[in-house]
Amino acid sequence: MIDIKLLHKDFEGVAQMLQRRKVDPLLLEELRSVHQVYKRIRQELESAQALQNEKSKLFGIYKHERKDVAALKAEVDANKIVIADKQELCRAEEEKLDTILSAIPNIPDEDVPVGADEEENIELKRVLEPRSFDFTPKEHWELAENNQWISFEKGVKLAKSRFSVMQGMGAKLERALVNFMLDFNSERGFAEYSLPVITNAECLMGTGQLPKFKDDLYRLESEGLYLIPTAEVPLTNLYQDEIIPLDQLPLKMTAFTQCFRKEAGAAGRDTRGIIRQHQFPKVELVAIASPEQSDEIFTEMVECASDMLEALGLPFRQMQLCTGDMGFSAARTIDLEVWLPGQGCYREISSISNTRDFQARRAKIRFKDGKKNSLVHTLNGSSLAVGRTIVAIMENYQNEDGSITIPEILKPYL
RNA sequence: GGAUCUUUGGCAGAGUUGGUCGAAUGCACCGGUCUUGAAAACCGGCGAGGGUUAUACCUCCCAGGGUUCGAAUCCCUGAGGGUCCA
Repeated sequence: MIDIKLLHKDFEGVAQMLQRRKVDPLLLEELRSVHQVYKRIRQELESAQALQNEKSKLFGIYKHERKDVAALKAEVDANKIVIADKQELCRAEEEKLDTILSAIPNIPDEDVPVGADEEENIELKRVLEPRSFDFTPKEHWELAENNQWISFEKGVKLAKSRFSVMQGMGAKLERALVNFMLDFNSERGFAEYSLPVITNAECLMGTGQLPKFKDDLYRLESEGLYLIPTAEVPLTNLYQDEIIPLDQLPLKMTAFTQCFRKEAGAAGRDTRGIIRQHQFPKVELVAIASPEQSDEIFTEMVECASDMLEALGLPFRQMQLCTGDMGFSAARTIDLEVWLPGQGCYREISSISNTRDFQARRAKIRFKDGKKNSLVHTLNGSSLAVGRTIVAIMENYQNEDGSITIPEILKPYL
């Protein structure tokens, strides 16, 4: 949620920055006027309430003095109706406000490149030279079937398309990777958690998945709860509605969870293999930081995920996302794209974002700095999607006979 | 699943014959005096959100509804926790 006070203070500036994200200035204009109406009605409501409080106190006094209260009661009864009216109006305006506010994405950082889509992302650097093959490298689904690491049919049999079953060495590799990643992150000061993969609507509101992206979420109808699309949701919401002493910041956390997405907008894309699944394992990084710390922590998180790829010997590049490709809550995002020789291209394997105070405002995560409370900055990043890491290992470590070499660094985990 | 009790500020814990209670007290915390420094002692401050230049003022005592001129206090529903019975 953006800062509505900032909108009043610097309308042109906010409108200009949000236009980079294709937010119609007319919507902001509407937001501003709805908020003004809301404030006006609320003031009227509050003065009616003040009157009511004042008169009600008189009752006690009158009674004590055995005075007649009939006139007072009539007055107060009339005012009661006014209050109820204003309250109704107020609620309606508030609802309008909320609807608009929850549709507006975060303001991008000043230096985020302006662009329409992923074509305009900027490559920051490449790490590790892709290996050259003296045979035609295969794609991961072919390797997966040859080695019987993954069964796509069994996944469909158990659930439906975009589900798969890891088996044998594939299953072991997945387990090894999870342990490797969690250890790696722990060593860098990220505290490990094991979390519910089902959360309530408040959590999803807090991190910005609801209400705008409800179509991509699995909902448990009978309970009114949701399967998480990423561990960012429960990790960030651990501190929902809390005030954290400044000396406890930054909070650095990591967790492994399964993630669940309907992939509503992705019909027909990546239908083969395990690049895009409805359920997928992921190790996540989340940090809660003061505004002063947040840039430094962001860099730390990018490095953490990058170094992990390097440790696994997987060539990758860092991409600074342009305004058109960033997620709803992000102010800045760097994606890590791993080289897939089978596909002959770089594919996203990690995405690290600083949401600044955008999530913190909704989730009410604050820190105490001396006397006053301020909003924290929240950051999140995949410390690699596990499934895609397996894909990358398969394709980069494949041999001519179709077998796959296990990266040295994972051997202790197998 | 049934019965019963319970849910208050960072924590502990008063307040439940409805009125001046956003809320005693203790601890924790912050500032000060004292001290070479620290501890102890003493003095002062100390819930959150909105609003205001700042006050005033409004809202919040698990959540949502209701009774009442007026509710932390009474009633209903739901959620969490405890105990007992199945």
